[in-house]
This record gives sequence, C-alpha cells and structure tokens, in this order.
Amino acid sequence: MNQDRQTKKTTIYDLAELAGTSASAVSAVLNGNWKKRRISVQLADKITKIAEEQGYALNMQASLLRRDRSKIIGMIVPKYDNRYFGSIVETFENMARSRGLFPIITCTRRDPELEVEAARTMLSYQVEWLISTGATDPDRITDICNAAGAHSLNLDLPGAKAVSVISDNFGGSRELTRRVLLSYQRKFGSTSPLLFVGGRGSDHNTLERVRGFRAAHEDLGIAVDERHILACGYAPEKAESSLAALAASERELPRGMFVNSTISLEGVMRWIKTSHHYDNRTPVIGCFDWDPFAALLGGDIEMVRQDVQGMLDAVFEIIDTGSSANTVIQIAPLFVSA
Amino acid sequence: MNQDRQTKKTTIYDLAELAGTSASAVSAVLNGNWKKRRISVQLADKITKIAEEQGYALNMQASLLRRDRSKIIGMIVPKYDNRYFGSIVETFENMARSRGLFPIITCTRRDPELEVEAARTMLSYQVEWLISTGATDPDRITDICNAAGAHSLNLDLPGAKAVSVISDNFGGSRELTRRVLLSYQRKFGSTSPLLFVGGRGSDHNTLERVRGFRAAHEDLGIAVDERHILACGYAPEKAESSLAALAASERELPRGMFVNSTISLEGVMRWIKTSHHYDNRTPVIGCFDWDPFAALLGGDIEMVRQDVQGMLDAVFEIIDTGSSANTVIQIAPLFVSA
DNA sequence: CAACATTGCTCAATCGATGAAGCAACAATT
DNA sequence: AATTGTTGCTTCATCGATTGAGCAATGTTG
Repeated sequence: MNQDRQTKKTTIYDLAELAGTSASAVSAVLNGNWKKRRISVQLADKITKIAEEQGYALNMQASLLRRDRSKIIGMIVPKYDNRYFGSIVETFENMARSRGLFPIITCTRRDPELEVEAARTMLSYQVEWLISTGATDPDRITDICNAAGAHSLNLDLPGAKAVSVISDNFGGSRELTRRVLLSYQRKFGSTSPLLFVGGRGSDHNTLERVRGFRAAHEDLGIAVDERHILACGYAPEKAESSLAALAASERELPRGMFVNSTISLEGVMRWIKTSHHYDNRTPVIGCFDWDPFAALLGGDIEMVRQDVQGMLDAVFEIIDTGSSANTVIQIAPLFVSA
Repeated sequence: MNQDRQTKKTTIYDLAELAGTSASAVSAVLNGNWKKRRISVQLADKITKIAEEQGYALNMQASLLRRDRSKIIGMIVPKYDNRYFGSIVETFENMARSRGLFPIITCTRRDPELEVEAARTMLSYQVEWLISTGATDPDRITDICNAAGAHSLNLDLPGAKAVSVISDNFGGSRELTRRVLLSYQRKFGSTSPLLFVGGRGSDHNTLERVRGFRAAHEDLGIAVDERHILACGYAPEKAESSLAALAASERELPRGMFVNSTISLEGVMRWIKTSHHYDNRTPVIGCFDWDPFAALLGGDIEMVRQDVQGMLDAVFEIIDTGSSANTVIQIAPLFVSA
C-alpha cells in the first residue's frame, strides 16, 4: 500500500512515533496482551490501524530473543521422493501448526554429515524439539540436541538415546511375507521361498523386516535361501543392478519377492520390465511401503502402508506431554486392500 | 558431554568468562572474522576449544537481529505428494544451502488463506526472498512481501506482480498432445480428438495446456470436442468422478487422453481399472508431469517431465543477480522416453 | 629516545520486542 | 481532606551477538 521501496522495515518504534505513544504500548497491543497491560481500547484500535496501514510485520528474531520459548520445531528427513516421507512431512507440518508451533524441515539425503550440520543449524534457530526421521546416526543428533538443551525424538528409524516412534517392522514384514507366500501358493500351486530386495543391511528397519521375512517363512515351513536376501541399499539403481547380478548367476529367479520400499520397488519394476526375465510369468510381490501408482501396476503387488498418522499422533503425544521416557514405540502398519 | 541437564543455554558471555576474555573476542573468533579483528591464534584456539567442550551453539535469533541480512529464503508449496513438487523442494533446498542460505519451506495445500498466513509468518522470520510455488493468489503474496521489504518470485504458476518462472505449458502441451494423437493413429489406425482431464479451469497452467491441446488438434486438422475438456480440479477423486459422470452420459469415451498432472492421473488410472470401461482396449494417454511408477504402468502412457533443475536454475539466477524485471520466464519441459 | 605503527585486546552501543516496575491523573472511600 | 484504588500509560533493563571506537602494551624507525 505504501513504502513500496523498502527503505527500512517498520518497527514498533516507528509505529509508536506515528501513534504518538510508546513502543511498549505498541508491543502490548500487537502481541495481544494489551488487556492485561491496561491499554485503552481507543489506543489499541489506533495502533492496530496504523500497523496495518504500514504493513507492519513482527520481527520474530527480536521477539524470540526476548521470549523464553521459541515454539520452533525441526524435522530432518532423508528424501522427499516418495509418498511415505512426503506424507510424514505434510502431516507433521499440519499437526505442528495446529499446535501453534512453527515447523522447519530439512532434507538430508541420508548423508550423516548433512544430518549433523542440519541439526546444528536448527539448534541455532532455537528449535525446542528436533525430530530425526530415518536418520543414519540418530544418537549423534540426540547428543548434539542434549548439549544444546533441546529435546529430540527419532522417527522411522530408532535410536538408543531418545524416544523412537517406528513402524512395527517385524510384525508388518511377517504378515506381508505371509500374504505373499500364500498368494504365491494360490497362483503357482506350490510353495517357494521369496527373494528379499532393498534396504540397508545395517539399518534397524531392514534387519527387523528380514527377521519378519524369515519368521513368516518358518511359520509356513519354508526354508529361506540366504543368497536371496539382497539388502543392497534403497536406491532404485541398486535394486536394479542387484537383481541383474543375481539373474546373471542363477538360471531363474524366484517368482515371489519382498521389496523393502517403494524406492527399491521402482528399480525392481524397471528391471522386470527391461530384463524380460519374467515375461509372461509375472511374479507376486510384496512391498513394504505404499504408492498409489504402484498399486495400479497390476500383477500381484501387495503393499503395507506405514501408519503415518498413527506415528505422528505418537510423536505429538510425546511432545505435548513432554514425556521423555527413552523407549521405542512401535506402530502397526496398515494393509491396504489391493 | 557436559551439562546434560539443560540449565540455560551457553552464550558467548559464558564462554568469555571461562576463557577469561571478553564476549567480543569470543564472538569474533566463533564467527570467523577474528583475523580482521586481530585476535591472536592462541586465544582463538583456546576459545574454539572451550566452545566445543561446552557444546556451544550460536543463537541465530540474536545474531540475525544484529546483522543486516538474514540469509533466510522461504518457499511455499501446495503439496508434497508428487514427484514434481518433491523434486522442486529438494532441489531448492540443495541450491539454497550451497549458496549459504537457509531454506524454510511450508506446504499450504492450495489454500489461499494458508498461503497468506504462511507468507506472513515467513516474513516475520525475516526471509529475504519468498518463492510462491503453485500459489492460488501469487499477487497477494507479492503485495505482502513488498510491504515488508522482501523480494518475491513465482514458480510454477505465474503472477502479474513479480518475476515468474514456469514451464512452457503451451509448447509442452502442444507437443504432448501431438505425440498422443500420433500414437492414437498408429495404434488404432484412425484419428480422433482426445479427452482432457484434470486441472483448474481458472489457473494459468491449465488454460495454457488447454490452448496447446487445441493447437495440436488444429495442427493435425482434428476438431476438439468441447464436452471432453474436463478441468475438474487436480485431486484424484475429482478426475475419477468426472470420468464416471462423463461415461454415464456417453456410450463410449475417447480412447486417447491428455491428463493434466500425475495427481489427476492417479484418479484416471484408478477409474480405468475399476470401471472396466476400457477393458481390453486400453487408451493412449499423455500426462503433463512425470512419475516413475506411472512410467511403468504399461499401456501407452507418454509423460512430459517439467524441467525442475532448469526452473530452479532460473530462480536462483534471479536471486543471485537480484534482478527484478517483472517477466515470465518459460522453461521447456522434457520428454522422457517411455 | 621521541614519534609513530602495530598488535591484541576490551567497552559500549546497537538490533527490535518484551514486560516488570513505576508514575501521573483521576475516582472512590473513609 | 486524606487515603487508597484504578486506569492508562511510559521508562528502562533485558535477551545474545555484533562491531566501531578506543586503549594499553609492545615493536619499529629516524
């Protein structure tokens, strides 16, 4: 409306001068506790009006410096390229905002150094809480948070030094594997061990899912083939080349698979399509994670959907109550009807 | 390491006392310009060591309050649930960080009120730039930014009051439509106008894509059927019910479509699968946006991939040079080989 | 050895918002 | 009339980091 050329930003002192009053009164009016501070309605209205005319915007830096709580809450997340993390981020933002918190999120690309750097930066911004999602070294981040007097919490992947909210990977994997094994039996009339593809052999989730994978095989009395557990990383290319390598050394690959994320599934499907290994004999697939298009791929793809809302409910319950018990909370994933 | 109970956060004054020096020296050492301020190497080392021991973290609020530039750069984005926006956000973060800027991003769910609120909040945090991605009312945000002395820029959807970086929607759409029309001809041996599904009839991108759609039909001498332009919104459900409604009123739908985003494509594919309208006669489809799984869906889906890197290169070129010409920069989208 | 330069620091004001304490003006009570 | 209470503000210190100005202690030069 006015001051189109940004001379300097308008401060409460400018407004005070325009209103013929003190900065203190302006501050009280604009941050809403002017009743407590016995400012008259007339003055309050006048100040509000002038503030609007001037396009005044609070300087949060100054405000936060003075206040005790920042109400900033940070989250680090590995990637934005799949529905699971996208949904986590979106839900997190909404829930944070509805609590009057200001969420800041940063993507650290599964890079330990970036994670630490991002954590430090967020602490500089006085985050009250830092949620480490799928962090490669969550305990290191917890240490840094503790040193800086901030709370921390692990999501998706657990840590030993802070509360962790994760999926029930073992249970989910066992059930998913069971379903795929049964589906295999229905489709091919026989039983056979599945191929496990994707994930990092070093991360908790993958280990638990492999454990569930084994348990389901055992439940049905099927022996797992150890050479068929390919924890080759999450990236599509890794899954793709890993399958290619296996196919090169074996005549025929199993016609049932457990794929450890939609990211890996991307590579798996690409390989299936380009290699023609399975032409006319599409395998049954179970995927630990959900994607709407993958659901439409046809064939027999069963997906587990991690309960993002449930996980974040747990996260915010901890934040709301400030409880700091150092436990692992497991949330059962959901089985989406094909 | 120490102070596990967060008493108060360590400040430069605490460090100064521990080091037997002044806060001023501590500040100079920690922010790196101690050479200019002629602090001895010994003192610098001592302070650095003590700061590390104490797990000191700069209070950015205090620092920013004093400095002239915040180096904070904000972005608002409609959703995180597709690869296009996910990629925009990730690329934006990386490019911002590599320039020493601190990116803050917020998702506004295509809600005009949320957009404005988010913009105001970001301005409070002293963002130097605010990138409105796919905003429903970009000019309103530009006004707010101007009033607060911040720069603004539109991405994906253009505005009239600030530089806009968008895809070449007309050109991309025309080429995509042309390809689908030719593919239709190859597959079915005849020509026929396509169905246009998805997007908002009120947004610039959709209008331009419809224009390209018409142009391509005209190029090949095919008449567009006006009842077959369904700008029903982006949501999958909208596309789905829109198709269902059309199918209810017409015996047979066109066997070629232009789908205006992967989000809409999700609904289209679901409808195709559940309605059995096209069973055994899969249509040829062109989608304005890319998704890795959609690419694997089989059938004849051609996708245009918006050139996210190219768009953000343009965005940061503007930011880096500080140029403020009020123009629309169009970036040609990429055609991904099926 | 006086004059001046350099080194290595400290002091104090400042950024903008906040809120405890205080103060003038008037009203109500005894 | 004197005391107390209330209203409606202002003053000022403060949050933590930054930085121009300044100052003592050395080093250098003619």
